[in-house]
Amino acid sequence: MSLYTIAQASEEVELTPYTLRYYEKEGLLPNVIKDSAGRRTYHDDDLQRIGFIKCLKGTGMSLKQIKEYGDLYEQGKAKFKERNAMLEEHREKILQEIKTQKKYLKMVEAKIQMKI
Amino acid sequence: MSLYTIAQASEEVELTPYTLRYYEKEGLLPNVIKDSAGRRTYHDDDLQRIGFIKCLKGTGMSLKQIKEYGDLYEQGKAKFKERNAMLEEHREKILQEIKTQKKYLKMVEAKIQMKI
DNA sequence: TCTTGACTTAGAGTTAACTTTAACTGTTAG
DNA sequence: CTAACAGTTAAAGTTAACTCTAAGTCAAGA
Repeated sequence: MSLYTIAQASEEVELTPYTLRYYEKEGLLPNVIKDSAGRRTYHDDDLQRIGFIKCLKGTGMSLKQIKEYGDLYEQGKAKFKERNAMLEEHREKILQEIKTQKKYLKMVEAKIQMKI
Repeated sequence: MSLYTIAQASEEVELTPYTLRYYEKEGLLPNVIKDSAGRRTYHDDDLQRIGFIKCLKGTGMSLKQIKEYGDLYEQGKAKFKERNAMLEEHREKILQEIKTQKKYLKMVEAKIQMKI
């Protein structure tokens, strides 16, 4: 399949229809096409884009920054450098965050072992 | 040193005085002692507690849940089992989160490599 | 003594990210 | 034909976690 109603897309990407409309309103999903009755029809590339949005968001990027990234993406090759710089910076953030999580994991494990 | 004003404690734990007062109001810091002039004096064990709050919060536990944990902690040995069960469950959550972060890291790295 | 500065409180305001409501429209099954 | 249903919009409401304001207190230095 390659066309989805908002309900189907919602199921597929595990976000509510409310959230999908909200993301669109915020400019994170600029290319959602509507059918003759004005209903959104999500395509595979929309779902992929949403998947990447979830990735960025899940690693702590704000919707505002994700929009900035998406806006650069819209501008194609011209903004490739800027866009990739954002991703590389974000990559560092994720690496740092994984380190922090591991440190916190050790703290929790130590507390569990304390047995008091 | 083992006594801190709110400004010093704030510096030490990297949270604003506002946040420290807020945490206290929410019941996360039940034992903060005040001096004769009514000013908070933070002790080393307060700072340690704040450090663990930061750990739990930094790994995605809500302040509400952190308070629940703290309340069990206040009740000492009697609630040890319950308290440790919370931590073990949280430990699983952290492990899962680290996995997810690693997956997302790979996605970002793949996007960087795409060069388009 | 006066003023400065760091604290106090209760309560209001902010921000991000949804989430819901109300009123409406178009499609489909009976 | 009509009722139910799945969608639409703009705008209001919610939640968590702060963050700030206003009005006041207290101690220390000039």
